[in-house]
Amino acid sequence: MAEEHNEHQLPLEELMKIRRAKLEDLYKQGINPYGERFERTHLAREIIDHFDQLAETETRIAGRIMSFRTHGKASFADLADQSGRIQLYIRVDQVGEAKYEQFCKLDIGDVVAVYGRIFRTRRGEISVEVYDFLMMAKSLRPLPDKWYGLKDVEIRYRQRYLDLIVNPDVRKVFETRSRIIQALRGYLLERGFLEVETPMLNVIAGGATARPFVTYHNALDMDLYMRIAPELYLKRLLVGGFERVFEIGKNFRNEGISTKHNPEFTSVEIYQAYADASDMMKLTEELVAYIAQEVLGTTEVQFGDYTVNLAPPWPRLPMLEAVRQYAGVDLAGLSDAEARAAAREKGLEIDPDASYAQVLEELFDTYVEPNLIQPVFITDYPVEISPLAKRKKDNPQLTERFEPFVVTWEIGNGFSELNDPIDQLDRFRKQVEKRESGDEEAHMMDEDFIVALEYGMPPAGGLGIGIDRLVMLLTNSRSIRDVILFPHMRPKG
RNA sequence: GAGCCAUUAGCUCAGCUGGUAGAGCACCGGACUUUUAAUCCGGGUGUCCCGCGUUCGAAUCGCGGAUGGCUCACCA
Repeated sequence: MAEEHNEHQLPLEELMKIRRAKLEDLYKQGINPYGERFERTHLAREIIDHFDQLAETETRIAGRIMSFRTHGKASFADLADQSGRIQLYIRVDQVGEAKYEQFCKLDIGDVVAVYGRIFRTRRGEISVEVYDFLMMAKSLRPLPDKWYGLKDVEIRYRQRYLDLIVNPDVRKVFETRSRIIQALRGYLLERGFLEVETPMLNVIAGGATARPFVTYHNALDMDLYMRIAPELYLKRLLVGGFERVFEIGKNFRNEGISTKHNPEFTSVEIYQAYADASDMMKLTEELVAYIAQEVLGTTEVQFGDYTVNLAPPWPRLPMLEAVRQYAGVDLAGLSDAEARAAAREKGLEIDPDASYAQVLEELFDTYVEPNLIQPVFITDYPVEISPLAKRKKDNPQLTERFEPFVVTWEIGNGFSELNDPIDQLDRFRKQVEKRESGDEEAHMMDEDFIVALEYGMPPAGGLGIGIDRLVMLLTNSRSIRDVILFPHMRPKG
């Protein structure tokens, strides 16, 4: 049975067996294949960038072997560290037969530390001639193809480390993501905003219209929700006297997965006391333009076939006006029934008891959204779908709310925060009614939040930005999975 | 949740109207002291995603399933 198994070995098993044999050899030679602390003097990039000063000097570098070109008594290899790649050169008459042979027995994927001399080859390639090297980690599995890289998206996401090793562009996206968040944080701190953290485990999942994940606390013997937004906690902080706060963090929504949706995603929410929606629009356009400038060096962004200019100011377009322009339907002053009729006339399928606001949303999604390429603020959302936003002074059916759109996506949401506890309570009650009639996404009653408002919350502007989508926009990424290191995947059956 | 498509060597991919599986890289052996997708000589290492069926015969056709991708629905 066992013998038969050996005869019909899988290629992968055979490749791994060879590497394990090399591992055993290293131990036999008294070499630890899994090394320790090593003090580097340079990264690959530094050597290449400062070759003029570094030529013929000694260096200590470390990284992963990415390829080999052996030539008998002298050989080449490429070494990759976090900064990039550099070529290694080794000669038997420099290091001796034993060391040379040990080098030639390295595998692609092995992590090594090198003592050597910086020089340029005859063909002009900046290289390090190896004087000595140490094993840092023996690699026991073969890496994906060095030329074609790794394309299987399932492996790319499930084993992101492989994707990062062999696909350099992927690394760049995540470096850019980090710089975007750094620029965002820097911009806000600079303007006196305080960075805070609020609970991810919520007794009530509030602050957004979404289905939450439910989890369970053993000691308390109760269900808890993963937060769907930090909004209601951040506004409690406004009550507490923090007048400018922001939080960067994960939200969790128990909804479908798509190229634009991951069950956990990162947002920034920003609150500024004594400001309103128009202040937050200014903040939005300036913040996004600043990030683009810092990270890309320009506010002109290429996304697919589009060139988008993020420089402020962005136009403001009321939702009703947008629907009039793009759908050719004027819903102003219509009743629910009239609105439904108008939408049906356009050929939309409309639920018989859809409200005016639902019809408006439907028309907007179908006819307006696909046209919003250049950045624009859609404003004046109906109160029915904006339960946390202040009403417009001249029209209580609408709110001082806006959503920034770019390349057809909604990248954020902001408004003048409702600070009237009585109106807020009323809005919660309406949401609870929806919930009880089966709308699992409707808001829950948050009495503690009402209590907080009853103490008095200063009027404030609030803003949320979906960071993943912002990163997609600024890295020309088509799928949210390309900007999240470990996107959600179904467990392997 | 629905529709369409995909799954073949470690990786990237061929494989015709059904005849029993191939290439490049990687890997193994050999040559080569400045190469760079090194080159040259030799070696194919496989549960063709899984199961059932049709058939003399299935990677190929049918049905069911798994996983993934895209589109739609919901949302940020």
